[in-house]
Amino acid sequence: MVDLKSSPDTPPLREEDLRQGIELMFYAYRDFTGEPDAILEQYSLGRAHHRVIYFVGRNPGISVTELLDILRITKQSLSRVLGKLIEDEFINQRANPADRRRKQLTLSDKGKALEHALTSTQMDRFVRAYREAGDDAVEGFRRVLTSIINPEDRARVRPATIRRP
Amino acid sequence: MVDLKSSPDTPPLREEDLRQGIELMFYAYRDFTGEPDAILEQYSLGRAHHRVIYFVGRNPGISVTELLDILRITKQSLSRVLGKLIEDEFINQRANPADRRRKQLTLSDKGKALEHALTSTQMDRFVRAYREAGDDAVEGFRRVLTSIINPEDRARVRPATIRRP
DNA sequence: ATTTAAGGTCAACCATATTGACTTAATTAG
DNA sequence: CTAATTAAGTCAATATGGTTGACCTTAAAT
Repeated sequence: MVDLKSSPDTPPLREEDLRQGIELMFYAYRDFTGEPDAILEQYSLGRAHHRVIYFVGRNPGISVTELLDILRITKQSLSRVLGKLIEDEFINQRANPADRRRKQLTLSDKGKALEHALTSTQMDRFVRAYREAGDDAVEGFRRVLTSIINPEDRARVRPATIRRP
Repeated sequence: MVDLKSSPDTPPLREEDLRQGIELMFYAYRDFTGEPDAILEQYSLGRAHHRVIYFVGRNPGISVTELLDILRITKQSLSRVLGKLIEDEFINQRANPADRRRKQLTLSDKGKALEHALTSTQMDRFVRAYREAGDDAVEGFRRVLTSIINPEDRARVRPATIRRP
């Protein structure tokens, strides 16, 4: 259970504060994905394709298994999405020379261009938000959101530069 | 375009920082919805039902149109989800006496219990995260995430108590 | 009395996910 | 060398949650 009680000295964690967190997550995630979704529609792609394009762009040469581990979906589900991206030549695959069972996935130039178009809208949103909120707020945002992530997955998020060492 | 340049005095907004924001959103949202999803499965409900239960609980007496405006889905899509929740008696409806076309949606006791079970897991996650990150971080988290939301929707998120007046 | 608004419903469709069973090819362990 | 394991792919069936479009009823507003 959550502590809903007040106390005069320590500011309590009230239900209202916690619900605000929940609602911020809902609305922010909805708007955060809205612009990319609109772009994707023009290519007959969906949000699932965006996630694949993003993480392949972020981790060039990633294998299918590693991608599955990030996305937490089934192989069959990834297969349809990845298959279309390869067919449409957004993504290239080549065998890993060290282990030819593994396929190394990379973005083609076309894929890089789409990745940039999609990610730009989200980066622009963060640029505006970080400017509005200020540097200290950015550090707080990172700390809270990192703690929201399950501990075993926190290391997946690359640490940002310490802004004021 | 995003400013990727460095400068010696003002810490620049680097691409890496912005991508970290994007990835924090992805992983945090995924884990944030994971526990409720597991509970919902026991009731043969999905995430869509959770959203309806949450916002009806948060806004007792809300109308269908208002709910559609929050969720940004079609009436037909809401209808299936809401219909099941009414049939399973998680949600009650009664006509608004002032305008009998409008239905006022409220949670039944059963609905309140499920809402609590679902929301508790998310509130617990925020309690832990807020404790780990500290009060100042919480304020920063709120500021950044509020700025991520489209301006016209920011007022939907109830303002939290100022913690240190 | 007509128009508008809130709500509901039917049908078809699509995207994204699931489980389960099975195959192929390549590497690793015995 | 053989057997087991791993990476990847495939086929099939199913579920969820979304979409568009057409149409209807009831109640309120003009």
